Amino acid sequence: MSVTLRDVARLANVSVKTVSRVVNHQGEISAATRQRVQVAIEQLGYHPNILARSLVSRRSNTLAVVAFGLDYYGPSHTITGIEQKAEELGYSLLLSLASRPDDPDVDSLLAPLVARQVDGIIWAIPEIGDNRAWIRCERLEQLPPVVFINMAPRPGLAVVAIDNRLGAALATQHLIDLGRKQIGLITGPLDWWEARERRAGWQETVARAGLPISPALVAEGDWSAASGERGLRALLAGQPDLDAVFVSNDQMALGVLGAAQQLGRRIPQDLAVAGFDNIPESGFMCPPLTTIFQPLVEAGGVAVQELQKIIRAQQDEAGIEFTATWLAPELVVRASSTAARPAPA
Amino acid sequence: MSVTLRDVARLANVSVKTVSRVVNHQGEISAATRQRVQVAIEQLGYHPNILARSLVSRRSNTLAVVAFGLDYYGPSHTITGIEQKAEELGYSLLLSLASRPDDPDVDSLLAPLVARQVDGIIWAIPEIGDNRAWIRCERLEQLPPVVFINMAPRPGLAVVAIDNRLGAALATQHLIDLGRKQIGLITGPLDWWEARERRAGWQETVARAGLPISPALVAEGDWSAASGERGLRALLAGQPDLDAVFVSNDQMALGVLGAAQQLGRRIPQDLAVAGFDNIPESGFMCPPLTTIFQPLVEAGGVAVQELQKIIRAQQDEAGIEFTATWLAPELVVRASSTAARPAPA
DNA sequence: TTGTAGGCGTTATCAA
DNA sequence: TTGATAACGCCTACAA
Repeated sequence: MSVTLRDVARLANVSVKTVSRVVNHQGEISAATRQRVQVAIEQLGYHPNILARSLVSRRSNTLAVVAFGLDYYGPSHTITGIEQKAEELGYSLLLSLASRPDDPDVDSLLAPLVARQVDGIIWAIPEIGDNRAWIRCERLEQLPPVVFINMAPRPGLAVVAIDNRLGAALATQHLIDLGRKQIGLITGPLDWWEARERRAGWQETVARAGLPISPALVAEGDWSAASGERGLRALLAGQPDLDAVFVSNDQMALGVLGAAQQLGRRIPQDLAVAGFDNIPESGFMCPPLTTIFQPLVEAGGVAVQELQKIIRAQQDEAGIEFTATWLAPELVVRASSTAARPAPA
Repeated sequence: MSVTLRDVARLANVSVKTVSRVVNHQGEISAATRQRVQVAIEQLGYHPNILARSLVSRRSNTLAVVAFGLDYYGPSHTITGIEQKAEELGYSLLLSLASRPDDPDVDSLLAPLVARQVDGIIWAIPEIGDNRAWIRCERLEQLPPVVFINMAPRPGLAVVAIDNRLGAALATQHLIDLGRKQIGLITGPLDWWEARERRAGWQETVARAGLPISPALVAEGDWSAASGERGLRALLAGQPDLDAVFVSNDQMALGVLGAAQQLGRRIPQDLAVAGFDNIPESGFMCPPLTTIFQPLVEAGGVAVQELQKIIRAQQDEAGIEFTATWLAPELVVRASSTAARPAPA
């Protein structure tokens, strides 16, 4: 069925090893021999069997990514970045999705990856509750190198994270700079690390400006537009003089815009709104949404690069340095915090 | 470093093959022996090396998915469905993303997958222009079984597709049932098969209702919200009495809603709008968008099932039947085609 | 510059 | 019920 090195060798009348050398561009080969071999390869349609190669070389040139919620904006962009960089660096990518993020069955997620001898793993499940409890030294030692995306940095772990706190601070400071005094917050689910970070960025910034902070200024959402709607209603019920709100993602912000319209609050005149994510829809909401751009694709790429570093260091028996890499988000200003709503023509 | 069958065999004082039998639950083994072996496995922390297994068994238990635009709504949902079903059936999933959809370098996309001995491939790159030209019998014979997602069915190919034409017809008929007479269309890029199918569904339905069809009723977009905005402006310029428009995806529909507001057309009173996709945002646009739900996750799952069928048939040397599977989308009615805009409180 | 021998970790064939 | 031995396809010594 499949063509092997041996077949090529036989046809080219050389040894198996010679063909191997030609295929892998290693060692010195006479032009004539190389020519013969290459003709034979062409003729037979030979393709190396990577499985066999991996078995003996003990490297699969394969990375694995373990993620959750590929159907959401963040994960799909991160994984796009991971795939691009992996491909660029010559790795194949094994994709594994957890069915639940809060308490994934870590062992049955990891076992197939380890059994397939992946060279490294990117853990891209959001940090929720204590779903990081499985991370212990003894456990990690039994695994290939792991890089974690979007979790709280820990010594001894390689982490790549968006600076959510900074992003929230940028958005909040922008609202403050507009002269707003009662700055509300709609959070994500607070068992999510990212949601807590965004809250912290809001809180620090509001406090630094000497503006009030009270429970009535905070509502917890679940990332969905519906929860954003509910959140704004709750905030306005408890704090009728609210004049700005930082919403922890764009989907919830969309719900906020809808609720504001239903409640007769003009945006941005009565209420300035800033979101988080910069989803493609955000520029076309009514009004267009001020928000925070996250370099998610870049984060995925950086994670792969870090992973490769560790893999190489391990091969060279060099000392491995586990670092936390922070990536900075950026403010995108649109009409929901600045201009009046465009007048009907 | 790694624990092998041989290590276990030595410790349990049995042969390698016996351990293999225990691991794979095959053959008859005495309870005592099995016990001894299992203890040894536990003790050493043995895990089978799937690469080695695949090498000899000539099956990798791995599927590959080749896709484009994972950062968009459709692909990310389809792949979610593929991954779920693959995991359910015991396959690992290799993810490969094309950097461009129109003229992907098919060979360099496929080569690594074939070299990794994947058992099957799911081709999920949208059909654009003649980017299906590579599909020839001789080519396919050199590949493991392939299932194609969202392309025009062809004899001899396994295809799983959403019935885009039906979806467009559902939306268009809904607009007609509302009594609208001038039904416009904003298409996707017309070198996309899906875009043409949606146009065909609109056209057939409008024609069947005896309503007018003219070039002035059609504008071509590029799936983006910005192009939806431009599209509506163009339509209204050429057809001022337009009273309904079927927009070929929700992002463009979002642009249409914005443009309508700027142009002073009330939705749905002056202009009824229907989209396609049912993205999570669509229920929270102003007004909420009538649209078409596509069973994308299901499509991914069905593709994997079809692939498994073919793989099994091939192993059993049974006759392989290549079929086209159509999945039906559903109409989701919201305020953009029915109710008045909610009045400010 | 080229070839030979051995092994990577597993499964399959046959015989015991 | 169990075990020796030979593949699977490739690569790394070492030798020629």
